[in-house]
Amino acid sequence: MGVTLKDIAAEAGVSLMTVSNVVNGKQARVSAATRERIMRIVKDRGYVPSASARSLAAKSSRLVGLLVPAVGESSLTIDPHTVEVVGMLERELRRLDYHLMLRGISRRGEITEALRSWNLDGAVLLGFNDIEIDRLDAADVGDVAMVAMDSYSANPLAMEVRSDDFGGAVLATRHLAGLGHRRIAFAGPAFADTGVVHQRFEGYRQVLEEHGIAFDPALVSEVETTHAGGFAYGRRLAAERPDVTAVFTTADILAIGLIEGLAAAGRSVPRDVSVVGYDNADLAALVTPKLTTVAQDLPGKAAEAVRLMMDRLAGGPRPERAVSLDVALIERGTAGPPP
Amino acid sequence: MGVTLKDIAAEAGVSLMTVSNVVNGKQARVSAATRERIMRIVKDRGYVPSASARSLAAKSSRLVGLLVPAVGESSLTIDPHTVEVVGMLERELRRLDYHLMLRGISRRGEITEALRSWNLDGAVLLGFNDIEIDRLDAADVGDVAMVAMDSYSANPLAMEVRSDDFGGAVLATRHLAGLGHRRIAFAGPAFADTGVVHQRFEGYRQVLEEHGIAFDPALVSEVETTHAGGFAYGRRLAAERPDVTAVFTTADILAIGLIEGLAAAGRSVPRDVSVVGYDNADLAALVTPKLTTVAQDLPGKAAEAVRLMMDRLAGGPRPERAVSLDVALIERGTAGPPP
DNA sequence: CGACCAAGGTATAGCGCTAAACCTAGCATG
DNA sequence: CATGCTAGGTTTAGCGCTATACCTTGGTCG
Repeated sequence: MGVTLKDIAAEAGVSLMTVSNVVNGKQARVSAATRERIMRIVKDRGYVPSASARSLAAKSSRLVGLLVPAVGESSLTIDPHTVEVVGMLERELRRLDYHLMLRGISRRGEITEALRSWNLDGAVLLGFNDIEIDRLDAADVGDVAMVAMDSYSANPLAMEVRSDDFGGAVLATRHLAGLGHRRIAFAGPAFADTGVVHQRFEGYRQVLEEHGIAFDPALVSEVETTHAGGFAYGRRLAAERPDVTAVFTTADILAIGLIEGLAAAGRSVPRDVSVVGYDNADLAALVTPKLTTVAQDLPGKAAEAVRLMMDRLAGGPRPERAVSLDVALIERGTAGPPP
Repeated sequence: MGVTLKDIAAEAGVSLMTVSNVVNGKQARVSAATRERIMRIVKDRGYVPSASARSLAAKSSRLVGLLVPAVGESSLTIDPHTVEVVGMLERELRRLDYHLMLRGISRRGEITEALRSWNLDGAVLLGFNDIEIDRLDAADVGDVAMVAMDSYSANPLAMEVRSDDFGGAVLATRHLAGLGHRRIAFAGPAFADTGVVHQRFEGYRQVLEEHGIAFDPALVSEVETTHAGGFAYGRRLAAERPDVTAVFTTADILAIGLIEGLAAAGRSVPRDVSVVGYDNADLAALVTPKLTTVAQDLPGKAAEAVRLMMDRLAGGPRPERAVSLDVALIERGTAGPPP
């Protein structure tokens, strides 16, 4: 097959270990002259170390898993705005000479399988709900450095990187309240298992309180995070609660559906109803009117995930268990004063 | 670390090879009773084979690389509608017990490095231009099964999976011509290196000829595939060529920018100008008016890529070198009769 | 001047697995 | 009865690398 350490060693007239030391930059043991000579040959022959052999012989595989839920036989649930995170993760890791293995998880147990099979040094969990993170146990995880994105678990086995969801909701709701709205609805997916939504809800609630607005449970709706879900909700809202003048939603796509649903029922955004989305997805700036929304620091998220992981792998003092990144309100065209 | 074949062998009182044969389902060599017994122990102890050891000992790594250009130090260039392909690829491969390694490529040479380092069985090249595929040489590729997506190279070292770009352009342009348009513009990125755009251009040109419309080079514009690119182009078009009543573009995002650019110049779509996009991106159905566009069979693309790769890995007769999938015109609201 | 030590290596023993060759009993066959 | 064959294993020899212990040579020091 390819060129091996042995080949290089033979050509250089040194032992295999000397070549290994040079290739791995262990300066101490080799004279500068020998090092130069070996490096020459390495370049000339196009030597590429075998990662499997390394992984087998050393403790470390320099491999990080990107684990994503894959429901049943269906596809990976990477939502579009997550792609950016994936790209950033790959870049950061490659810079540090780590590699990324993309793996869909469809059964409990597959996580362990993935970790052990490839002897992963670390893993990033993307899109799992809190319960799944809670359930991770030491036998599954071993000493793999795990980072869960956007979870709110207390499981010490996984570190966590997320945006300040509470703060984002506060920003959004305060913006609406500040514009003079009093009847502000909240729309998002079921939040039994997802701390993200729960946090946003709490942020929403706190701002109501702050502004002396009575919390009305009827204004909180469980809506699927899809265009259709938002659309149906919009029609329903227009019909049942014409008094509502603003809605804070947990996703842009939902917000866009909502706006169309409202329009279908003859209510215009932002004239009759104000809407704030979440995520600042690409399409938020492309719809008409442009969506006011909460933006997360996606590159920051990826960078923090990698930092936490590397800190843990470095074996020094344990890094923070959880990091929360700031968010920002992007004011565009869907939130205005109440009619 | 984990449980190894040796541990299982000791516990079952058989040789390590017997366990290996059972685990790998080589029926012939083991009695049913022994097999059952070993399987029990394997389950009980939670044995997971070490992929690195396998990869080292066997020829095959059961690993497929997903290679994506990463310009300079910046992020991966996975465009949003490609994500679906990635997800599908992962699913198909996992079903066949292969795994996906995500790798950004920023320098020539990194491809070889990736292939050799992880001893990849196959690789999918996503987003490289034709020239880069052309340049692949036997020393780089070895006998890795390579599939390039959306390229038009003649390099026998890579198989190719793409949509019928020529046919898609024919569909789109014929639709516009059929509605009665005679001054139809073409807008897309530079196509010196990208067969995809070139094919679409040829399809466009053929339909003009078909309909006896003289080809006017001034109606072909090189426009960047971004919202801003489309917007600028829209303004320019409205100002310079008010006679143009229809535009075929090579990307939805470009089309959306274009529509807004036209609007900014006081020209309305589809009343004054008809626009057809390409890709049927998610946002195509979310903008107002909804975009008429050409849809590709994304799941099909992933499935074909995997099929070609597996056929080649199976070592039987060489599979086709290139596969072209059908596309469909999605008629929505941006193409109508000329004013 | 013998003990000690650092610099610059080498030799050995695996990591966990597979491919391939080899063994052995038990039976059928000519 | 020698021969062959099959089922059901076992043994051996690595794959390419790293960790670790070891060796040698020439100085340094009390």
